[in-house]
Amino acid sequence: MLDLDSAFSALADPTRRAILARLALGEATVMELAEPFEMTQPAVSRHLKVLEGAGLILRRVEGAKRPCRLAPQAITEIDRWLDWLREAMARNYDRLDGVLAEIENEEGKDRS
Amino acid sequence: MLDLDSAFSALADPTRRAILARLALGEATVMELAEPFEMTQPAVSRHLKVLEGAGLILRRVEGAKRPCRLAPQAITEIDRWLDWLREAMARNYDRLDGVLAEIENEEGKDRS
DNA sequence: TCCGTTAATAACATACTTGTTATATAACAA
DNA sequence: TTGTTATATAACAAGTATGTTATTAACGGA
Repeated sequence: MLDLDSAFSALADPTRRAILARLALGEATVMELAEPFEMTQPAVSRHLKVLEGAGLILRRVEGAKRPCRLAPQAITEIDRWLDWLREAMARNYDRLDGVLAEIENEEGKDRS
Repeated sequence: MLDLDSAFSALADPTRRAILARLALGEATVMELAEPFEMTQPAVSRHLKVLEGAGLILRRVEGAKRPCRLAPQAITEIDRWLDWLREAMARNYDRLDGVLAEIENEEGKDRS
């Protein structure tokens, strides 16, 4: 099961998003994933641990290597929360259409 | 402009997601948002600052109050990244269909 | 003007994150 | 067996997050 706290938290780091982007192209080992970053192997290993803990990647053992790949359904589950939020928002927007449009006009002059 | 680091980071906190969920139902003031939480007002104020900094909410001034509401487009922009990732994944999955299916069989026996 | 309400900020404690280096473990190859 | 490769873990430092209390500022009403 994927929990949103650790999933969003994992996605908050640019290195981890880059790792996911790389994995979207296919499996890769730790060293392969570490190579493009100016970062030591232990640091990458820990990012992978975070991603695995968040349910975003899966790993297998292949000799001394531990190839990683994306856990496709995780992304779907994150989307579910965003979808829900977006829909609640849309319903509310429909309902308050005029009010919000009016507020929209005041925008910008009161940003802190 | 919304940056993914701060957006995902903002979403990683359950209090902040609850605040967004509340705001999906319509505007609310700081006190209204703070009420359901066992947390002081300054703590909630800071969560709101994080959400605003991430571009997820907008605020206006209404006398002593500062009603908050969702910034609808922020969610959309987050989706864009997820969509991109999902599509890269899907393309790759199509390509490596057989290989991944085989890997799938080994799943579970090598989780650390 | 004086008071109560709404909200922000400052100062602080605690805990988490993320990187480093050094070291350990496991598999492979010679 | 011995060295090399692939990866994990431990210990530590520095920076960041998140909550608290105390205080301040701004507005609206009596």
